Amino acid sequence: MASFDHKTLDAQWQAYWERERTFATPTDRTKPKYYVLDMFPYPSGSGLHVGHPKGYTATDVVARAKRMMGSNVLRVMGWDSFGLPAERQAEKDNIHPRAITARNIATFKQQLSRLGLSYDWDHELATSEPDYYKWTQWIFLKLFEKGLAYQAEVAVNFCPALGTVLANEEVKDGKYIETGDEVERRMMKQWMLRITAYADRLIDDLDGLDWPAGTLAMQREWIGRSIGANVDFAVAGDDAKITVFTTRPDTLFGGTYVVLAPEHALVDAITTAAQRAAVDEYRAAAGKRSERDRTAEAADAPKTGVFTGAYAVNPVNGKHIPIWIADYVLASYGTGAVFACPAHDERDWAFAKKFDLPIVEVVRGGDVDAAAYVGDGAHVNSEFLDGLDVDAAKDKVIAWLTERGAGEKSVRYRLRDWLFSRQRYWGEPFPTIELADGTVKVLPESALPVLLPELDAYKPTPDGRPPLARAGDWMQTTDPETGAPAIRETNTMPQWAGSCWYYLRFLSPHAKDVAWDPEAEQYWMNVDLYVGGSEHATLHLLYARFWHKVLYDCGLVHTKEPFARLFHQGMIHKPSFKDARGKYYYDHEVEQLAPGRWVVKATQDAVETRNEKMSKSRYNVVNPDDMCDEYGADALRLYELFMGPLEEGTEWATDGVSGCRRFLDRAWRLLVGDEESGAPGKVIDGDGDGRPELRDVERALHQAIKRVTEAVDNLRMNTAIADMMVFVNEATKAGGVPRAWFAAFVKIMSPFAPHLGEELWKRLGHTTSIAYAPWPAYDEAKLKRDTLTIAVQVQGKLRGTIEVAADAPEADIIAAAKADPKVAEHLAGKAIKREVYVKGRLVNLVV
RNA sequence: GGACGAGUAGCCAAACUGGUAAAGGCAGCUGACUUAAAAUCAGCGCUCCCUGUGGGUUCGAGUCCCGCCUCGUCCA
Repeated sequence: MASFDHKTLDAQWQAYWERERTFATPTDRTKPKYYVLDMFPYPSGSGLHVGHPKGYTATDVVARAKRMMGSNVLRVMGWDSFGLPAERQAEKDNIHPRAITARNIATFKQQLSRLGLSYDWDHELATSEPDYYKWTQWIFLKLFEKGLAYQAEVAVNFCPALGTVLANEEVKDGKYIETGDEVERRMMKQWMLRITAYADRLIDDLDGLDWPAGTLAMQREWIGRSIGANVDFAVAGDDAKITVFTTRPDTLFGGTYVVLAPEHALVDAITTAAQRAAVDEYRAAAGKRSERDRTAEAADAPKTGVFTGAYAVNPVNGKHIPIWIADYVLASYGTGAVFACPAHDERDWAFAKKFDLPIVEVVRGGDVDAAAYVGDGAHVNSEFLDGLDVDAAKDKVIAWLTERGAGEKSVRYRLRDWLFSRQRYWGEPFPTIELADGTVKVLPESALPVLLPELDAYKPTPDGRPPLARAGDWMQTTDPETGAPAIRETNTMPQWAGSCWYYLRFLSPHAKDVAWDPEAEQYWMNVDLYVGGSEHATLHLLYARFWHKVLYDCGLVHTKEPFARLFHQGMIHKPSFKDARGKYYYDHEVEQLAPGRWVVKATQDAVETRNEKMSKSRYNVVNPDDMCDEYGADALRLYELFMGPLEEGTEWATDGVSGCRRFLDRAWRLLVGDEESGAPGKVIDGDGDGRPELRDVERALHQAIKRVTEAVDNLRMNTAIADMMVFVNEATKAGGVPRAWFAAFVKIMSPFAPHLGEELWKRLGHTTSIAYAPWPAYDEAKLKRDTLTIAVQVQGKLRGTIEVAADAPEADIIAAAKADPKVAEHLAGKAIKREVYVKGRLVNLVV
């Protein structure tokens, strides 16, 4: 056969790796370690599509190459297996979520195993296993002990359709981001985690991380630290004082009015009789608008507000300025009150223009009559701040206020505490009980795990309590310390909980008495390379970092940050076909009539085509199983990485897989030849010395080794694969390939195409796996050419090229350039003003 | 509305700190082999004053700067 039989090879080598335990996690501690981690998946019911393995393949190439380079590699996979979809499915089919989850995991694992990924499956874990969630509960005890877990009656986002509470981050435009179900505000008693206590460290420790710049920025923005000051304004003719929070205390001299949130506690007390009616009317209207609507307004959106009739005293200059209420100021942010400096704040400027309030410039640099100036500049009209820039003026005015007891430095965050309860069944039960007197206490470690009870249904109770309230016997318990009757918590933890620390459990997933083995933690942490989608840029990564820091404070981990390097793989897109009613069709159900005109074959109804993220609901998925059947795992792996840069989204093209398959076939034929016709391969004995016709092959080999070696670090896999293709093309054209060169090529190819790699390695006469064969080195000298082609430009335009010896001196090259007939033509009759020579590349003659 | 990124051949893409634009793959074309086709092998670049568009800096710009258009992601 002119090509290899991928079905046999894939199965045979996968069986070999399993039998030989090739990828067992090393236990020696003598070699450098490398912990490469994929974001583990939620095992959904729809199985994998070709978008999932993109990141997994990239990390597998890194893992396999690092082993060959002499590192101990930790490479593991598991399941984020608690979650709502399984619970819903369970409700619908009346099957236990555990059974649904087990079935989904089996499908995922089966699909993944066909790709030949070098996971140590002995380290597999699932967050929904009692062995695992026992320790999730244990970490909750730590959080509680540190005062970081508390219960509070809070306004929560309640989703009636799901019967549960959602985190702020899961709600957008009043709807659950996953399903679009309506969400409403309700007061409920909930577990909260005090992530805000770690806000500063969560920002400051980002500095040392090798993460995508965009993700770092999003984390900073999410935490939203603003440094400013609280400033006290006395109310004229009253004992009351208004404390405002501002990030621009330096502009206090430009403050021309004060604005309170309509809900501010002082509004009633200070409103004058004359303004009472207008204020009351405005407050009633504001109460109906959502916080989102109130803050989302751009600077040019219409501003509303009402004067209270009262005046505040500006602490820096004693001036009396009017007090307004306006709904763009929120009671829940800062102090619910701001002072307005319209000259240097866009919202204040728009408000002042509308209500004809004075605008006083205090920072030079713009035209404050035309627009607010928010940039830096020298202060004016500001007495003791005059001449200072913004930063210096802030420091000085804060010191001045502090001295007089009129204000102090203050830091605010956008980040809120983490709402940590869900009214669901398929999640971790809280290890807490409530006693008859209402006190809540955590259970001792010896009482863990608190197992999920068996239920006959997974819906909330008819009176709206969480599903766990159906388990009456389970709920009724006793305090293990006193024997007093107690009631268990019926909320469960959110899905984020399990993924907050799985990278630690992976170190020693079978440990019985500890969450992880400290010795293993000392050796393997932190994660050297973490790869996953950018959709987790804020939530998962922020929550995991928070827990990690708490564990660090408990002395349980030795690194401040869990993930040293982070990389986001791009999404894979594919055209989808949707008719006017919004129904999707498979690509085999539609046909193209003309460019851009698609119809359903059966009905001839027009469909709209769009490149969309691959998903089962859009009917545009490609199943990796089909690719493995038709082209083999190696061709699929190669194509996943060859498509384009790893971080970019690209369009799937199954034809591209066949191109990668052709490359593998050509590599195969170099050694094996055509078994059917008996045509021999090209691999020859000897080292290639004295064969000048093989220099191109040798150079291509060293180039490929170099690029693949670099790709392991910078993850630029697509160009490395192109260079391996160049080597195979050169070798195919040449008279032969020395055996040692071909062996080196097989080594660098094997992380990408491990099944073929093992097979060719064996056929080269080796009896052990290529997985630990030493990585080949490249020789810079072998990359060089004997002669160089130099471009010759006249006035920056290409006029000819010359061939020169690689070691020719500059003067000779320039002389040769001038002598080139086409160049001479353009030089005729002109004086050369300047000669530019770029070493080894070009000559530019300026006339 | 703001921030960031991108726009290169029919398609996906490459080009190090500015230095011969288009490596590699797909599709296409020619030839060899074949009764024929597929596969394979050998070869071909359709763009051609040219990297979305208009300017600028420079001996030299896909790359740097400014404006505009389009698309994407995130934030509001």
